[in-house]
Amino acid sequence: MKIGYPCVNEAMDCSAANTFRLASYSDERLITAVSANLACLRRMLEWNVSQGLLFFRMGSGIVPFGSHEINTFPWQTHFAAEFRAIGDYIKANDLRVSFHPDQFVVLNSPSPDIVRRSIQELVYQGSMQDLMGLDGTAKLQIHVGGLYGERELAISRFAQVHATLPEVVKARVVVENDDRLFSLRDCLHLHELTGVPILFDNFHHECLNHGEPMAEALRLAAGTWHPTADGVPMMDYSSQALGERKGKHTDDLVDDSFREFLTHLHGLDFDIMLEIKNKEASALRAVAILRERGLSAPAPNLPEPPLNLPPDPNAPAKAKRAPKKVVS
DNA sequence: GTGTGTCAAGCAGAG
DNA sequence: CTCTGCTTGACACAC
Repeated sequence: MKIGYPCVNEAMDCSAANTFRLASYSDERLITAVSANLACLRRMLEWNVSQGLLFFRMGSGIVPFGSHEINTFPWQTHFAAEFRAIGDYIKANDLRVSFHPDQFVVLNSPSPDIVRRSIQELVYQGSMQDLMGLDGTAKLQIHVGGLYGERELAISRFAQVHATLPEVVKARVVVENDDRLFSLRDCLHLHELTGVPILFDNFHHECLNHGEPMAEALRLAAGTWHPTADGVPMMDYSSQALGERKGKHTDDLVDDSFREFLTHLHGLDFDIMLEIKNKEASALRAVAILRERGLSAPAPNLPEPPLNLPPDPNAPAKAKRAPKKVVS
C-alpha cells in the first residue's frame, strides 16, 4: 500500500507546471519550461522518497501544449535522457506514478474532433511514461465522459473508442467513477465491455452509488485490475468538507475518517491517492496512520532533513515559492 | 512590485 | 444565459 498526492508539493520552492500562453509559443519557451518542469519533478520525487511517499500523480502540464498542433518541437528526443533518468529513479525506488488527463479528455464525445484531440492528449501523456521506461502499471486516469442524455449510448460509445486506442495507451487507461454522472456500477458495466480497470474514488462513491457498501465497492473495483499487467489497484481518497457543498473535498485529512475507511479494506491492497487540498501534508499523516496499523513499510532511514520542511522560522513572512530571480 | 483578467481544450447543473 | 467546478494556478499586462 502506497500513499500519494497529486501534482503539486506545496512545501517546495519549485513547480513542475511552468507554462506560458499559446499566443507566445516558441520552441525556446518550450525548452525552458520543460527543463524546469523535469528538474522540479525530479526534486519532488526525491523528496517523496525521503518521506516514504511512494505514489505520485504527475501533472498534465509537464510539456506545455504537449498535444497541441502548435507544438512541433521534438521534445521526446530532445528530453529523452531526462525522462529516462526520472524513470530509472522511479523504478530504482519502487515508486508508483499516475497521470490524470484533464476534463477536456472525453472519449465518448459525439464530436469526432473532440475524440481525436482527446486521444492525442492520451498519447502525449502516455508517451511521457514510455520515455520514462514505465510499464503498464503506470496509469492514465480518466472519467467516462459526458452523459448526453443517454447513459447506455454514452457508455457504449466509450467502449467503441476504447477499442481503437493505440495499444500503449490502452494498456494504461483506467476509468474513475465520478460523483454525478457515471457510478461504480456504470464503470463495472464499462469494464465488462472493454476490460478497462476501475480506479475507485471512495468520495465519489459516497456521492453517487446504488447502495453498495464501501467494503463491497472496494472489492468490486479491485477485481477489475489484472494483478501483474495493471499492478496494485489505485484509488482516490477524500472525504466531505463539513458544511460545504456536497462533493467538496476537505482541505485537510480527517484522520478519524481515514482510519474508518481503512477498516473497509479487509486486507485488500490499494495504492491511495489523497485528493486533499493541502497535498503532501495530509499524505504524510496518512503514511503515519498506515504505519501505526502495520499497513505500510516502516519509516526509511531519512538520509537528510526534509527539503524546505518545516519552513524556516527566520524566513521572511510567507514565501511559499522562492522569489523569482531578482534582476535588479 | 502588486493586482487582476484571462488562459487550448468539455460537460452538466445551479442560479 | 452565465457561472461554477472539475485532478493542478500561472501568465501577462496595467498600474
